[in-house]
Amino acid sequence: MVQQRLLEIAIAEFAAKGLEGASTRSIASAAGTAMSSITYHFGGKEGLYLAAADYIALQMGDSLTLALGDDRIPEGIGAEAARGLIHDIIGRLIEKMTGPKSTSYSLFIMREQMEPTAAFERIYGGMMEKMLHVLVELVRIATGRSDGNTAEVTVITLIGQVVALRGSRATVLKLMQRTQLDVSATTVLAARIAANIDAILDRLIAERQELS
Amino acid sequence: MVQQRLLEIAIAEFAAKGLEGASTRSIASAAGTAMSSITYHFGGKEGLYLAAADYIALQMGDSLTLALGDDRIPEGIGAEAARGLIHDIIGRLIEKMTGPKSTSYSLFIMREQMEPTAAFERIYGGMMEKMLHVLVELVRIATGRSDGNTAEVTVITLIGQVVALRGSRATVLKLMQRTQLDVSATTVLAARIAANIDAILDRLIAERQELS
DNA sequence: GTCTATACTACGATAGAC
DNA sequence: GTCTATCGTAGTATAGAC
Repeated sequence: MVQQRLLEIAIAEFAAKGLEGASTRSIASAAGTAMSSITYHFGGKEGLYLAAADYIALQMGDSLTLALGDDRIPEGIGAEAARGLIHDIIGRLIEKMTGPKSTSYSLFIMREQMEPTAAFERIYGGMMEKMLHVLVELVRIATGRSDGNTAEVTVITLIGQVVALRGSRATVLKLMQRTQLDVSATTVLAARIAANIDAILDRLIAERQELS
Repeated sequence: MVQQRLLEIAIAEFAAKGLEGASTRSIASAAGTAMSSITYHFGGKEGLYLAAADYIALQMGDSLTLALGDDRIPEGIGAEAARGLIHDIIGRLIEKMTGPKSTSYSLFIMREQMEPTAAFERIYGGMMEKMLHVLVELVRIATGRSDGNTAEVTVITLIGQVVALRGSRATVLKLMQRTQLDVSATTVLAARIAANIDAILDRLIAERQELS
């Protein structure tokens, strides 16, 4: 399938060099076809970029929502169970962000985060939105905090720790004195983040009890 | 000063569109000069990019190391004082990352983090390295943890929360239901991050006592 | 030092052959 | 459907006028 090949190579190119930096010619040549194929199949560079975003949303969404089985939070779930689900989802996110397979996906999304285009809405609406709101609700259940936007802010700091693994990759490697994030390094980081999550949630609960 | 004007406009352009996306013609024209001035003063686009990196390292370094007065950690500092310094430095980092003035600087650095070029070494060596190692040492002092690379990993998760404010800006805005990060939103986020820092450091201390 | 003019390359889009 | 050929545009670099 030419379209499939074009899409996958395009994602890698867009992730590495950005929309402007990537060239349709080199993408097409890497896919073993002519540049005009992109025009034919996707309508042009812009269309290819948007199709890449949809493809990413699909791939990432599939594996992330697996944590819930369904996309819905189980009825009447307890604080402990909610905390467990938070760990599940964040754990999967870490795998996604550090896994070699989805390097391009993560970079593509990070670029869109920094300078959102129409592609961001597709990725956000297709996948992130669900995951984030599930996390917010789980934090509410796990901590009993519904004041202001405490839960939202907490989720931001939780995923921030994960996103940094990719977004500040160069600094992470320097600090860990590695040239790449191998399994052992990832394990250590994941364990620390998990411990941080518990520490943060516990603190939120303690704050709540002080408030009342 | 033509060079100064060129540099500042170049940083904004590079930050917004990346190295490939920015154009020397538009940078020069925005600076009210001819494109060949860039060749004359900086040797070309690449040289301008590296000069921009040096400029950023200088500007950011100046204000960040202010937290310490000197670049050195005071002799015989206690755990509580170390924790206070951690809060100081992270607080300044938040100001830097969210402040409107340094938007371009942050974006420029984030791009280099994702896809490091020669410019990254200049920024990292000139400013970040010192700050990060100071933070690692402060975490060691504040928690009494010198096992493995616990301190390094912790610092990664701490700054990750801050970096996300810029690196995942689009998602942060969606979750906070804002169109921009105003002072009130930043205040809430900064307070949460500060609380998280205490929670994480306390957890590290508790773990240490379990270990012994 | 700064600008104009020009050379050269690479890009994306498109038309047309097959 | 896929490729070749070509067009117009925009990029960087460079030489030379002032």
